[in-house]
Amino acid sequence: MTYSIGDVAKKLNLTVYTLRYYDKEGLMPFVERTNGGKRVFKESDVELLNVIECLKSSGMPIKDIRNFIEWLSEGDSTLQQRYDMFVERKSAVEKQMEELQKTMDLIEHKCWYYQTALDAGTEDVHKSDKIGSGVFN
Amino acid sequence: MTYSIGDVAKKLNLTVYTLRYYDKEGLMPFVERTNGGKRVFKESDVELLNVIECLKSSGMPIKDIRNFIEWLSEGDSTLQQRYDMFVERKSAVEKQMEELQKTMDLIEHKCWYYQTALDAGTEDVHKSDKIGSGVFN
DNA sequence: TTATTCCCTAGAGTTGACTCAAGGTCAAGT
DNA sequence: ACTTGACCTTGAGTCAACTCTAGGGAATAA
Repeated sequence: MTYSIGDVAKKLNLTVYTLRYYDKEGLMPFVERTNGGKRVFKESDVELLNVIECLKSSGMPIKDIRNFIEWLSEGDSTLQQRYDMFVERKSAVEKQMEELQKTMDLIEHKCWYYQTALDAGTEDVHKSDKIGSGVFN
Repeated sequence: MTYSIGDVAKKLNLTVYTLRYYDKEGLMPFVERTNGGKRVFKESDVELLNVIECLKSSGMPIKDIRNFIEWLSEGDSTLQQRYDMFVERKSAVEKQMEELQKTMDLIEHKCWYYQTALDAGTEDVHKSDKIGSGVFN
């Protein structure tokens, strides 16, 4: 089973523009073409695009993702680099998770803050907090 | 206690350029000035900048953050909007957490994949996986 | 056979969020 | 007095990651 660029765009929720851009940036050296020059995506190409999306979500810029793609072409001699890269990505994502949890903590506090203000009809119910410990702001 | 723009930049790990940019974009209407025109940040300004950073981390664009800042100036009449905004942010962050967990799952799988490949000295140990269920790829 | 709907390339334009350069003010130290 | 360093404004520049336009090709449905 193969896919057109439009099929893949739908599957991965990207635009065809984005996919062509990725190709231009060297992220899709394994995608073959028809006689007429149309891209033909194999299952393995879609899987690799999934990994690319994963690396992007981990905060990796496209330039760095291209290095990884190049390592793939170089075979077993780059196994160590690729391993190291994923280990490094893992700790980057762990850090992001911590940050996101802090963000969540503050947002949940604000939900409570505005819920109680709405109940009271005015934000003034929190006025005294500003003199207090600061914990409840 | 008050702070100069440089103090605040250090405190929040931003550049003074960024802070001036935020000001230009309308995120800092409450910051006062000296006779000479220098910005003077109060504790409450720093706290608001913390909330701004939190909203940014939640994926909110600066334009939308400005709306929130405007609501602050409008007092109790915008309590509902502000509450709704934080509730919406909360679900946005929940979604991000889920996405990040999926990213982590794939990255951890890749760590395992490359660890075993390194142990074997070749990626070929995973060759059969491609014919299998796909679970171990 | 003609219209529609994909697909293609090269290259220009857009967006968001900074980031900096130029030219100037002001207060503190020497 | 003068130099240093931190501050100011306006406006231009940068960067990543798209996003689109123009101009064209091929296949397929009416």
